[in-house]
Amino acid sequence: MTYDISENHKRALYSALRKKELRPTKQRICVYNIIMSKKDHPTADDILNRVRKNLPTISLATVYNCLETLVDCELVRQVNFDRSSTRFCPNLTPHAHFKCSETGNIFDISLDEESIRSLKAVLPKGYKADNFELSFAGSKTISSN
Amino acid sequence: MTYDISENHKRALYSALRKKELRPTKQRICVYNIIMSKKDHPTADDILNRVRKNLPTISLATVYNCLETLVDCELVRQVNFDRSSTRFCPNLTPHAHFKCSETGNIFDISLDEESIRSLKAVLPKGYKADNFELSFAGSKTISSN
DNA sequence: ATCAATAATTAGAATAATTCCATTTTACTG
DNA sequence: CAGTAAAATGGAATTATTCTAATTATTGAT
Repeated sequence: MTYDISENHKRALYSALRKKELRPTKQRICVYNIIMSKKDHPTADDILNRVRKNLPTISLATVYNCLETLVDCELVRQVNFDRSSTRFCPNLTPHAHFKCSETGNIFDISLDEESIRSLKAVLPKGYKADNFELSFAGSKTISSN
Repeated sequence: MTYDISENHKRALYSALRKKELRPTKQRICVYNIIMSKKDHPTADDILNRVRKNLPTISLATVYNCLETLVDCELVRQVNFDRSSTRFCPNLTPHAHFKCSETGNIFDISLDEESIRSLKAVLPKGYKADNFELSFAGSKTISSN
């Protein structure tokens, strides 16, 4: 059973854009594909460099524009660590992040239903959260990934 | 039973500075007092404005320097929301933050031992966290504080 | 108290990430 | 394929923060 995973991505992209009456330009398609094709946490600048392999003349402003669009469409997520440059994340499932202080690498930490429930349970009555961010910093003893 | 809370702060400041062989300058003392005297989450610029009531000639660079020192000494904490300017927090107990999308106000959410334990439990084997940040964004229906 | 040594403050320049702006190019509709 | 609205582009502008070099303050020893 082999299927083209990027066909699914393409469908998701087109339908999300159509919903907001936005156009599937080659820049948006390319930025989206680049993010989906590697499960890491690139900055806008990383993305610019990767995208330029296919679209050598794309500008940084356009990369920022595309990223904003993709985030608005909930096709990719934004991650911020302190005030270092924003990173973008293809993982749409609820998860936390772990930043290794030694290498700077960022890892996704998956969260099960139970964890998410206990997370949201810390909010007192009267607080309605639309979203949350949980991030850890520290060192990783086992180096996988 | 009345006591001078700022006497305690002063002691904490002096002893923390001495531990690192740093000098208790009037700028550091003033920045620290300003942060401790109001339980909110000011930016460096907010702090500059407040401190200038007492030290009219203090510079923004000095405010940044003082804040860095205070954070290093673990006398105040830094909070970041997305990429807006860093905020500083007098609350040293482990807690989460909630940002109201409507007003921009930031609220401390206290965490009991049990919550902290379940938070740290999301980390798989091999991850050692030195610290974590948990923040929520949403709306606050009951307006206290 | 005075002095030297060292640390801290200062103003302004420099930097980094991101956004804005005015113009050109592209995509959709008829 | 022509007209219109949206998007891309390059460069300037902005924001938060850090750096730099010169001045000033604090400390410890006389």
